[in-house]
Amino acid sequence: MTYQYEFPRPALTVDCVVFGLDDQDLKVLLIQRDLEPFAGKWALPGGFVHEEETLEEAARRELAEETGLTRVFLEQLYTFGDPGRDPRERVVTVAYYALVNIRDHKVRASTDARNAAWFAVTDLPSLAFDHDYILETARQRLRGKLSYQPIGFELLPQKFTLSQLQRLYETILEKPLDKRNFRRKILGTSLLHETDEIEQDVAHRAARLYSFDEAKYRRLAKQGFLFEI
Amino acid sequence: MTYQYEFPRPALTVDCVVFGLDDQDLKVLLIQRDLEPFAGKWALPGGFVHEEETLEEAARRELAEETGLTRVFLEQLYTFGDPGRDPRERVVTVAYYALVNIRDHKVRASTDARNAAWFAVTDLPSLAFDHDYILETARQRLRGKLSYQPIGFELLPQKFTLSQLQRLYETILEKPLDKRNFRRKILGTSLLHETDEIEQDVAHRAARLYSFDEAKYRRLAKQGFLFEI
DNA sequence: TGACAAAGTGTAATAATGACACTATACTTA
DNA sequence: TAAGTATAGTGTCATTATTACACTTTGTCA
Repeated sequence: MTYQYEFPRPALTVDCVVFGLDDQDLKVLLIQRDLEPFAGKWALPGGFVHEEETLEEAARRELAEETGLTRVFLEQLYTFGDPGRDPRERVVTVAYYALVNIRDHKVRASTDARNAAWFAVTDLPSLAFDHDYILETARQRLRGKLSYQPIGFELLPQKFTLSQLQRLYETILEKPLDKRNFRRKILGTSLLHETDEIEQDVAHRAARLYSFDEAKYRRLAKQGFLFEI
Repeated sequence: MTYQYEFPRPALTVDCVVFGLDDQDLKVLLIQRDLEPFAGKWALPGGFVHEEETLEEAARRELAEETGLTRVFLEQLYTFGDPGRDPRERVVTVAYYALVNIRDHKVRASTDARNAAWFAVTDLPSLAFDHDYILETARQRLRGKLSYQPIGFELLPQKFTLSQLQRLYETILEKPLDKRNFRRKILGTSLLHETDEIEQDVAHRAARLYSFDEAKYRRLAKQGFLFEI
């Protein structure tokens, strides 16, 4: 069976830039292509949009199929559609970016037997299609967004230390921050809840653990407040 | 001749939210549909993406064809693709928003004989498809963007008074601003060039005209500075 | 028990913001 | 031609936010 149209139609795909954080680096999840074009090259997870799903549903489905990730923070990034970005035919892709906590979200060997692996954003292979460009766009968006919306928490475990949070900001913004000023600012938002737990198994004084008060954030966000670091 | 594909493909369109400013209001340019569905209803200008053009080129072409506008500030907004947003079949649309100066850019009667008209955003008719929602998304983006990027100048004539600029900010941000604080802030960016001209034909003291120093803005933007009102 | 590694804490100088009201200028009209 | 009117243009002070900066505390490990 085939589908016929009066005018040519570009194919429509979604691609996901999945950011994760380990102790050192901001990382991105890539999959290795097994088919031409670009067979063997690393690429963003993604695929065709099905007939009866929203664009976001398509992104979540592809992410689950190719990497096993579910229930992640996901937001539309930008739509890339230059003719020629795919050598076979015209393909327009709606790119999303996702933030996940690497520890909680184990990436399983992909269902369709493709390799999936985390790469530090500072040490990326060259990617298939225009995925380098999409990835760079996502990094910029993340940097911009982090400065005025508390999205970074998605990258950390549910309970985290202030030092971890500061490292996250420093990693994404690519600049060092003053410890005391950072703490004053971030605690000043009163979006953090101080738990009565401390870090375990560290070879030095253990830090207090905090959690992000998402309910409070949503309440404040509704009233149109501004968060800024 | 028809085009055949193995899987169904959504149609791909672009739509433009064109903002303009007159003395009183923020306005949006709409066109009246002459075909079903929604014949007679007002809608955003837009149309199908052709085979050999980029998405932005498609948006500019449609804008020119339907409204006569060319050389406007144009930026991608968001991609809307829920199944069912078009009652006929699946249509995914990449929305753009444009900023134009109403006086300089005369909207001509559209080539395909459809009505085109400016509507105050505070007094809009109900629109075809999900265009109300797209328009609301564009308003939010404009509000957000205006606060930290000097895009407002696109809406004014090349030379303008500080009061006009302040009215623009007040209109878009939907809140009054203090005259002296506004002037201090905006002049403090040193992105305005004080011309040696003044307003003409006003029934009161004439204000000095300023122009936006775009070259300087681009220089600063490259160095990653932040503009904020 | 001493060395270590990171946690945790305060202050003072400077800069940015917000609130606030009058004078100057140019045209209009009586 | 003087009074009226409509908008332009201007400065200060109190408050708040930001920046720069260094030592003590706590727990682990050798």
